[in-house]
Formats: sequence, C-alpha cells, structure tokens
Amino acid sequence: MDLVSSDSQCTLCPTRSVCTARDLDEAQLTLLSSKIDTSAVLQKNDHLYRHGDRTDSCYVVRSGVFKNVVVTALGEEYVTGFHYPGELIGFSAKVDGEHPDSAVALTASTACRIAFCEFDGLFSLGAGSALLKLLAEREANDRNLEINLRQSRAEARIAGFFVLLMRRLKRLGYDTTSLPLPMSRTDLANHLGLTLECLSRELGKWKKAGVIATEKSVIRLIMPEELSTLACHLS
Amino acid sequence: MDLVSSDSQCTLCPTRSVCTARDLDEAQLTLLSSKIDTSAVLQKNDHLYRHGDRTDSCYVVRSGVFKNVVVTALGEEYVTGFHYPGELIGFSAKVDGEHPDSAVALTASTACRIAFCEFDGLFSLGAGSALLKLLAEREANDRNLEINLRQSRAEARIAGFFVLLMRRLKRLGYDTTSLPLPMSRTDLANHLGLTLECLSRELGKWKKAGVIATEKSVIRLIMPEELSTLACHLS
DNA sequence: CGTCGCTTTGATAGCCTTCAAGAAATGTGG
DNA sequence: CCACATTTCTTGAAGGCTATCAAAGCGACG
Repeated sequence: MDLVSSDSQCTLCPTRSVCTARDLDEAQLTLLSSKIDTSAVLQKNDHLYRHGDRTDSCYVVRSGVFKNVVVTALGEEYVTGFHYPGELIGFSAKVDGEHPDSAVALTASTACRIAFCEFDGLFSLGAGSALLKLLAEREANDRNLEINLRQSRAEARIAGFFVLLMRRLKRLGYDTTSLPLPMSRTDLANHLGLTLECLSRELGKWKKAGVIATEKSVIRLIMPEELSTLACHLS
Repeated sequence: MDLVSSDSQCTLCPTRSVCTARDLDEAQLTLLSSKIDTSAVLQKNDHLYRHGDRTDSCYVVRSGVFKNVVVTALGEEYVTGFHYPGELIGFSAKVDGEHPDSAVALTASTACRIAFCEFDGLFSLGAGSALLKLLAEREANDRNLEINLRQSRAEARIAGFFVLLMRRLKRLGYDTTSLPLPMSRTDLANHLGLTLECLSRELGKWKKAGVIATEKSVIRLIMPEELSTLACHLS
C-alpha cells in the first residue's frame, strides 16, 4: 500500500488528542510528524496490510474504520476487531516481523505508520508515555472483548459490544446516540462469535421493542440503558 | 505486597532468555537488574496486586504461575488469563494509573516489577526491542484467546486452550508432554467461558478415550494430535 | 472417622446453530 | 429510469449442545 512520505502534519490532525500525539506541544508535534508517515486515503475494502506481510512497523488509525481479519489454516476467517481513530493496530507484527492478520478499510480511511525502530526516538521526544497508553488501551479493550466473548447468551454479547463501542467512541468525543457500524452483519456476527441469523434475530427483537433503530450503516440507541442492563457483565 | 529492593540478579535468572533481558550481554544485564525489582516469593493465593491499586508499574512473571481476575460491578469474577514465566502482566494499569484486575499466585511464584518511567531507560539500555516483543506477544496471546472464545463448541475451546498453552510453554523450553495446570477446574472453566460441569464432562470423555490422563494438577497429553485436530480453528 | 471443598456424573430445559426459504437492498446493463 | 441479477439481510422450523439444577464420589484435613 502506498504511503505518502510527506509531512504527516500532526498539528492539523483531528485525532491527535487521542493518539501518540496527546500532551505534546506544537514543536514536539512537528518533530513527531517527521517520524511517522500518513497513508494515502484507503477506500472501502482496501488493505492497509496483509496477513504474512514482512514489516517493521505498526499503525495508528487516523480516520475511518478498519477491521482486522485472521485466516486460519483451514481458510476460515475471524474478524478479531474493528478499529476507530486513535487506536493502534498491527503491533503484534513485532513478535516475528510479519503481520499475523490483515487490516481492511471499512470506509474511506487513513492511518499513520510508526516504525518500531522509531520508538526510542518517540520516548526521548516525550511521546513515550502516550505511546504506552495506546498500547495499554489496546490491551484493556482486548480484555473487555474477552470478557464479552465469555458470555454464552447472544443478547449479552451484542449489548456488550454496543456498550464497549459506545465507551470507545465517547473517548473520541463522538455523539453516541448513534453508533457508526460500517461493517456487514456477517462481519459483526463473526466478530461476536455468533451466527448471522442469531445476530439478526436479536437486533430484530430490539428494534421491535423500540430499544434501537437500524438505519443503513448506523444504529440509533433509543434506550441505551436497556443495553447497559443486558451488558451487566462488564466492569 | 513487599518487594525486595536488592539487586534482582538478572544474570542468574532462569527465565531471562524469554523476558526483557533477552539479547542482552552481561554488562547490560547488570544494568537491567538495577532498574527492576524482584518480588519476594508469593505463596499460593497471595496477591501480586489488587484490582483498584494505584500504581506506576507492571510486572514480568519470573517463576510460578499467576492468574488475572476481573470483578464486575455485580461481583461476578472473570479469570482473564493464566500467566507463566516470561509473560508481562499488569500493563493496562498504564491507562489510568490503577490496576483494572488482580493478579493472584497459583503456586509459589515471583515477579519482576518494572516502573513505567523506566521504559525509556530500558530503551537506551538496549532492552527496548525485547520489551516491545513482550508486549506484542501479550497481544498475540490475547488474539489467540479471543479466537478460541469465539468457538461455540466446548471441545474446540478446551482443546484450543491446551494447544495454545503448549505453544507458550514450548517457547519457555518446557517439555510439553504434560501441561502444568495449577488452577482449579472452576477457574479453568471460568476462563474458558464454560460451566464447571461442561469442562469436567469433556475432560472425562477425553480421559476415557485415552487422549489425555489427569494427574492432580498436571494433564498428560497422550494424543496431542487429537487435540490439535479439535483446535483446527487456530492459526 | 467425619466434615468440607472440589470434582464427577445424571436428567431436563433453554438457547443457539443449522438448514432452508423468502424479503430487501445493492449493482449493472439496457 | 427501469428490469434483472446478485448480494445481504430477515424469518422460520428442527435438532444439538451447553447451562442449569440436583446428587453422588473423592480427597484433604482435622
């Protein structure tokens, strides 16, 4: 995937307050810009990177939404996550220098590439703490997801997913009366470890009960407290 | 929990080849030792840290086994992981300065404390890459766990757990004909998102079929290829 | 020997998966 | 702009698997 090597212009980035750049002043932001590369705009279904690609870097989502996909030896796909601006992806390539999963854009999206070898430079620049926080937030999100997947009832898993996504988007300053869900139902069901049919039935039930309203790729949360109740397993 | 502030003696540590210390020479190891603290020996059920503790550091397991536990608002417990030597735990405290989970020793165990503020020092010392690898391995393990939890059949989840644990222990140089499982069946079932009864039934089935043999806190893998077949969902 | 905690085994019911078909949305070419 | 093809989503019915409730082994420990 082509990367523009020009200045990444962190000073102008709308998501700089929630990524590595948080807490930096103008001078530091300019320095930071020189250490990362912002991708060209990826269109829907474009790959940011592919399973098996050799690499020496990871990414922070700058705009749009990406999904991560793992393919097993048998060719089965698993959607391991959906990632919104300010979230770190591709980091596990550090284990052995190649991506264990693919990252696919779900809408027009951009991402900032950070080479692993730049990490110590980022520390001395003052961005180390924010970088660690990004990593820690990733881990915290993963743990929440794991707890959610331990629920055996479909209701609880789906409601949990909405609640967790709501929390993540609130952090970005989004209005969370509606959740942007640019992924297909198939991807969402896969991510939740459910069948497409089961997901569809639950959503239909909630729609009929007036808890949510489904527009094309957005879900409006009419009674979010109902969802919170169903997701009582979350901390 | 008391920590001995004396020299951690990384040069003598049996697990140094798989932790932050990997790839360091003797001189660097001595430097590293001065930057971390090794805990006193924790006995079974001792806490390394507790949910809610304010902190500025994380840990690498040095010996023994720990479990991580999250408690929800309703008082329900979730066993989010079991951690063996060389694995990083407690890192998500970096998000807001307090531990979102507890770490409990399952056997006599020790851990090395690493303050977040020492991270840049570790980078300049040459341990940065290994530290990132620890983090990346953690993330990779989490992803594997998530894939495993997406399986709806109990067989697949349990077999997957064994296969993943086998891989992790191989990395430590363990003989993996037997898996040390110092946790209770209750904890294991909880971790897998299954009921105690369901886990017990599956293990009984495998025992009867001669796939495994259960000793007190060890499971001997007699036909590991059978388990691999059941865990075909893993990459 | 008896108690207590942990584990195993048993029977029923509920929920999700599977298989199947129909409805709605999307895209394409005329 | 419409007709048709394809994909995506919804709805339906039957079966399997796990959860739940209940009780009985088993082992540690006093």
